[in-house]
Amino acid sequence: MVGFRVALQTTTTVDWPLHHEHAWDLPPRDAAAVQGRLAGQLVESPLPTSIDAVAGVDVSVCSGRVRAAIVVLAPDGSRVLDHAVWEGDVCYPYVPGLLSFREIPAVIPALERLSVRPQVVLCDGHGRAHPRRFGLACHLGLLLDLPCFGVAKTRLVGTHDGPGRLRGSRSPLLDGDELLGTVVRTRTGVKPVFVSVGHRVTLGDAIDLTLALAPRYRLPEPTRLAHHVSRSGRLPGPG
DNA sequence: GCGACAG
DNA sequence: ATCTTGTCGC
Repeated sequence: MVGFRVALQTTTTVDWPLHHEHAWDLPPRDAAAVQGRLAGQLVESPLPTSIDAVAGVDVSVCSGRVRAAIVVLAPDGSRVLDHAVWEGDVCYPYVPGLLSFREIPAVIPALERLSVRPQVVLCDGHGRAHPRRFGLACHLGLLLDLPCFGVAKTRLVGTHDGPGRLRGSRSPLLDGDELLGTVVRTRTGVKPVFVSVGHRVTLGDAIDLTLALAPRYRLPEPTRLAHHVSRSGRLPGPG
């Protein structure tokens, strides 16, 4: 009887120690100052060689309510390993450049409902491709001290040429000489996505993983599924 | 003053 | 993001 219990997955939730603390209800001026201070702590390094779970994060808003969704997949995107949702009141307005202050307070409680711990997190938004080089993916990655990067659907800052029409084509996202990220075509003939580093990952690894996780759709599976869950409340498909 | 502006 | 109908193409 004991041996049977031990063989099962006994973990019901994942513990998420936060690696820094600061107020979230800050006026825009102060929030921007926090971003500028934390940006100096970001680390750019290769992804771990052993990855068995990747997570996608997304947040949707409806009638003053915010719903955060996390979907955890196998590293090749083949299987859904876990998912979680958290809903609450909207407590911060949308301000370009301050998206993390609106979304992270909802993402954290959703993450705490997971029973599988991901080694990498994909965000629906930018990382370093941000006015102060501290987008949502940077903030979440640093807070969790976990590899994290952004895959955004539209540009926030920077300039770029149009990448080739074929899937896999890419073009640098620049601010003068500074490389902010890469515009990546995940589907032939379809509008590209904007990949940028968040924390503890290299741009090359982020691009490779993005393409590996987006074999069929424009958005990588983790983010695409998280988006579906945040809007509908459940995973797509039969069931 | 005017245009831009992740989700 | 959200508000909304039909439509073109694989």
